Amino acid sequence: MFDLNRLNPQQREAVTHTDGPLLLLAGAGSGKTRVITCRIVYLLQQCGVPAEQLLAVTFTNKAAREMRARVEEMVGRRAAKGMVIATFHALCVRLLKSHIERLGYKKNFSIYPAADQQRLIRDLLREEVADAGANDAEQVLWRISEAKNRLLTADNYQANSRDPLSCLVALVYPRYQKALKAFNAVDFDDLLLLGVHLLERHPELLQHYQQQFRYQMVDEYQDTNPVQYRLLKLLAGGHGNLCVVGDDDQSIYAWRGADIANILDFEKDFPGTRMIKLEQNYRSSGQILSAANAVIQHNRKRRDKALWTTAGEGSPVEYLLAEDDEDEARLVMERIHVERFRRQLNYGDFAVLYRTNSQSRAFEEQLRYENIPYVLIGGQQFFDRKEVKDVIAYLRVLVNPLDEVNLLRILNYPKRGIGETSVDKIIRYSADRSIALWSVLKEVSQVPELNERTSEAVNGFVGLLERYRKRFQQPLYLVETLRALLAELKLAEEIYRQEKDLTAARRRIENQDQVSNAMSAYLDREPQPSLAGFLEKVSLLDDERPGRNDKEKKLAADAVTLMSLHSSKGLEFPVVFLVGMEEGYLPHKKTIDETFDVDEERRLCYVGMTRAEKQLMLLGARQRRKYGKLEQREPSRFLSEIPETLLLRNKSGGTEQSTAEQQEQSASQFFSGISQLLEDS
DNA sequence: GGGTCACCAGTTTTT
DNA sequence: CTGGTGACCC
Repeated sequence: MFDLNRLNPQQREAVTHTDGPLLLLAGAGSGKTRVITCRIVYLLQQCGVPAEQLLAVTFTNKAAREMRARVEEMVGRRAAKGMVIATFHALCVRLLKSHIERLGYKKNFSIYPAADQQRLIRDLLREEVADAGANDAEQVLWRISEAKNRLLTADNYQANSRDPLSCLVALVYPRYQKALKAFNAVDFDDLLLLGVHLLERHPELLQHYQQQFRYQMVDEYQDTNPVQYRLLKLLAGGHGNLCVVGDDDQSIYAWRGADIANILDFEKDFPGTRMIKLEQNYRSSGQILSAANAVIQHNRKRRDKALWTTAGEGSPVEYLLAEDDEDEARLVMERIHVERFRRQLNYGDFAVLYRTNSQSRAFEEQLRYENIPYVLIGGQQFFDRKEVKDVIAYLRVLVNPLDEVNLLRILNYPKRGIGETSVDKIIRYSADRSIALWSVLKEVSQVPELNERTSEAVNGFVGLLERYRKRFQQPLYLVETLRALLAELKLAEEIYRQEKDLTAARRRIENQDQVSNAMSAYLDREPQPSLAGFLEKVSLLDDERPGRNDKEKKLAADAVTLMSLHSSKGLEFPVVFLVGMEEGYLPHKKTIDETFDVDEERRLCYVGMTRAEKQLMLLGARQRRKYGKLEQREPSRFLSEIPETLLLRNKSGGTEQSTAEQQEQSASQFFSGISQLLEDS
C-alpha cells in the first residue's frame, strides 16, 4: 500500500485521475517514476482494475524492468502478474508473435539488427550500383528507417528527382522489403510498422486489444515518433484512457524521428485531456535549477514551466575555462579530488558528460593516469561484436532457416571448404529458380558445377544444423546444447587461428561463452523457455548479460561515469561535469549546419545540467586538437544565457599552463608599465 | 585467403 | 589523428 498524502498536490491529482486522456508534463527530477508506479498501484488497488487490463509502454527495457520492479515492490509479485509493461518494440513483438501470419510472415521470424540490415542493403545496392560502399548502404538504410518511422511503406515511397539518394532509396526499399519477407525476417522499424498494419487491417484484433488494455500509460512521450503515435492512437481509440508522461524540454531524439509535436499537441489529438504539470524538483539544488531554467527559457516552442525546489540554494554553478582538452581533463581530475574530500563523496558520485563520444578520450587517459576507476557508457555493444554475432547467427538459422543473411554468415564459418565461388554458384542456383537458399543446400547434389568435396561439405553443414535443431527442441537442455554446438564447431580454435593477440583471442572466446551465460540466465527467468524465446530477448537487447545491472555494478566498482549527454537522460549524480561547453560541440556544428535545430541542442544542454544534484561544473577549452590540428574555440552561446549572478566564472585553473600564461600576462603588463613611465618622463 | 596500404570521413542511440 | 573500408597483391 502507499500513502496518497506523501505525494504533492499535483502528483496526487495525477495518480487519482484515472479515466480519459491525461497529459503529465513531468519536469526533470519531479518524481515522475514515482507518480507512474503509484498510479498503477492506485488503479490496481483502489479501482480494482485487473492487472491484465493495464498496459505501460516505455522506450528502454531498463525503464520497463524498473517500473515492474517498483510496482511489484508495492503490491507484490502476484498482484502485478499479467500487467503488460513493455517497450514499444516488445509490445509489437507480442502482437506479431500471435498474428504475423496474417501479414504473410511465419511465426518464427527473425529480427534483423542494424548490421544485418546493412549487409542486406549493401548486397542489394551492389546489384544497382557497382561501386556502392558501406557508407552508401548506411545512408540508404537511414532513409528507409526514416520512411518507416513516418509510416511510409515501400509502395508509397516517392523519390525526389532533385535528391539522388532518394532515387536510390526508391529503387532499393521495395527490394529490401521483398528480401526480408523471403528471409522471413523483419527489422526493428518493421516491428512497429507491422504492428500498426496488423491493427489497421484487422478491426476485430484492434477491438480485442482496445478492450484488453483498458488503461494505458506511456513514459517519455516526448520521444515518440509517428509510428509509435499511430500505434497509441489505435490502441487508445474508444475509451481514451491514455496517460502520457513526458517533458518537451527533454526531447533530444528528433534526429531519430521523434516528433516533439506529439507532446505539444496532445490535447488537440485527444480532446478532453486533463493536463498536469509536475514542476517541483526533488533532485537539484536551487542555483542549478535556476541556471537550467534560464537556459531552457530561450526556447520558443515549449510548454511554459519552471522547476522549483525547497532544497535551498546550494553551491553555485561554476564555469571553468581550460587551455585545451588535456587541461580540461586535468581540471576535472583536480575537482574530483577536492570535492571527494570536501563532500565525503565516492568516485561513483561523479559524472563527466559530453556531446560526442570522442570527447571521452582525454578523460579516460587522465583517469587512467591518476588511477581513478571509471566506467565508460556507450561504445560497442556486446551483441555487436563479431564473435558474438557468429554464435547468434547459428542460433538464428536454427530457428529460421530462411534467414539468408545469417545462413550465409555461417555457411563457411568456421571454414569447412565451401569457398566463395561455390557459394556464388549456390546463390545463383537459388535465385534463378526462386528456391530458398536453405532448400538448395539440402538438395545440394542438384546444383551442377559443384565438385564432390564441396557437396560433401555442404551436406555435413546441413546435417549438423538438423541435428542441433532437434536437440534445441529440448528446452531444459538449451545451455548444454549450445555448449556442445560451440565445442563441435571448434569456434575457439578458429579464433586462436585468426587472432594473433593472445589476450584479445581469449577475450573473444570469453565473449562467446557469455552467450551461454546469458542463455542460462534466460532459462532461470523464463517459465517457458525456448531457443526462439531466447533469440527474441537477444534481439530486443533485453538480456541478462553480466554487467547489465549497472547500478549494482557501479556501486561495487565505485567509478567515475563517463557518458554522452544523450545517455545521461533519466540519471542523476551528486557532481556533474558538463564538458566541451563550446560553439561547435554544444551546440554541435553539424546540427546547426544541417537541421538548424539549436533548440534541440539547448534541450541537450538542459538535460545535462539537470542531472546534477549538488554541484554542476561547466567546462570548455580555449583551443582543442581536432583531426590533428589545433583549433581556437569559442565559449558556447548557452553559457551567456545563464545570468552572471548564477555563474561563478573561474578563470585560473591553477595548472602549469595557465599559471605560465598568467606570468606571461603580468610580465607584459610590467613592460607596458615601464614604457608608460619612460614616455611620461 | 590473408595481409598491407591508401583513402576517406569524422553526433547523438534504442530497439 | 583515428578507425573503417576496399582494392590489390602475394
